[in-house]
Amino acid sequence: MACAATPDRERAVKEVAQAYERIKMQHPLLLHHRCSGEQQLAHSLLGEALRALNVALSVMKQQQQPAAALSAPPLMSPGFSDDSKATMATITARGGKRRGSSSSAMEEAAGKRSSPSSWVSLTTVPYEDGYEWRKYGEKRINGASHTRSYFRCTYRDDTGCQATKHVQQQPQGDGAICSDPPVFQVTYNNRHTCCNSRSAAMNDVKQEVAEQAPVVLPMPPLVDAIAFERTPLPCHQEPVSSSSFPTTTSMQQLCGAVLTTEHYYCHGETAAAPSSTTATSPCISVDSTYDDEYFAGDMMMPQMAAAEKASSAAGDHDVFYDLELFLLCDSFKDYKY
DNA sequence: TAGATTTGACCGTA
DNA sequence: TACGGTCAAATCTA
Repeated sequence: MACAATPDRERAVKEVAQAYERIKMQHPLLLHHRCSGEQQLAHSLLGEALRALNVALSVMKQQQQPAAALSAPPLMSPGFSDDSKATMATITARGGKRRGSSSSAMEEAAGKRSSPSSWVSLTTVPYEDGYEWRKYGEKRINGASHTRSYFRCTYRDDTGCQATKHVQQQPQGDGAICSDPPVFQVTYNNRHTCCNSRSAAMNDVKQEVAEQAPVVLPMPPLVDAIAFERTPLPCHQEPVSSSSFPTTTSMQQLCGAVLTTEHYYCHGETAAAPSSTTATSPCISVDSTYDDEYFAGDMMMPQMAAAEKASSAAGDHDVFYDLELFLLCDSFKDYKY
């Protein structure tokens, strides 16, 4: 994929890369020490990372991406196996739904912006995305070895939320190891308008990122280097798939863990609404988040603070580690290296 | 008993 | 007409 290098894009990439490098250099400190000074340093570093990501993603968002980029095959780090590449890939998709016409018509009638109404994600944790879903159907799909499950927002009847998703387990490749977690393709349709998830804000952010065109970041080895340095990892409150990570872990496993860990954050405590949105509801307004600050530090930090509070109440849950993982993994996994 | 899940039937689209 | 998506009655479960 040829990516036109505009000054804004270069600046964005540089911002992300610098913060990323600094976190990487300091992460042993973040992981293994807990004195107050170091916590302050961790706060500072993470705050800087958030600010950089805010700038970078805001710039990326503002840039109109050529449609061709969306259909281009993902470019991955040579450090990943084919399976890992496939597992890590989160791709966006536009249209292509038979019944999409009705939902598209509803979106247009509602005056929504021209963002895609469906997008696809590959994950090992298809049921842990922070939203509450009700299963309404299951179908055997031609050519698929597993059935496809259909979900809609639990609050559809209450709020009219039109969000749906279907989950399709991917066939295991020939080289798959028995212990490899199954990979699911999750196809989301329509944005949540219910605001009933306490992690709706974070998911909106992830959703926005997923809807961005692929961006080429300049440091292919970093992500998998960090992923593999991180073993063994500290225990987590949330039953991700086990209480500790496997000795040899993949980026996708980390990403899956982060998703679930974030779930713990947001449900452990109600995060305050960012100042840029309504102050009376924990719901982050989709439109204000989208129109104002794209990935705002002041949106993340209240959740971080809430998570820290939850952590001290629940035990030695490592907030910094989890947030750092979120930054390094979840915020980057949607990009093409 | 209410809410969630299952499952066969139905419907719209290509 | 085949296929995928949704409906809704039956069933399950906490």
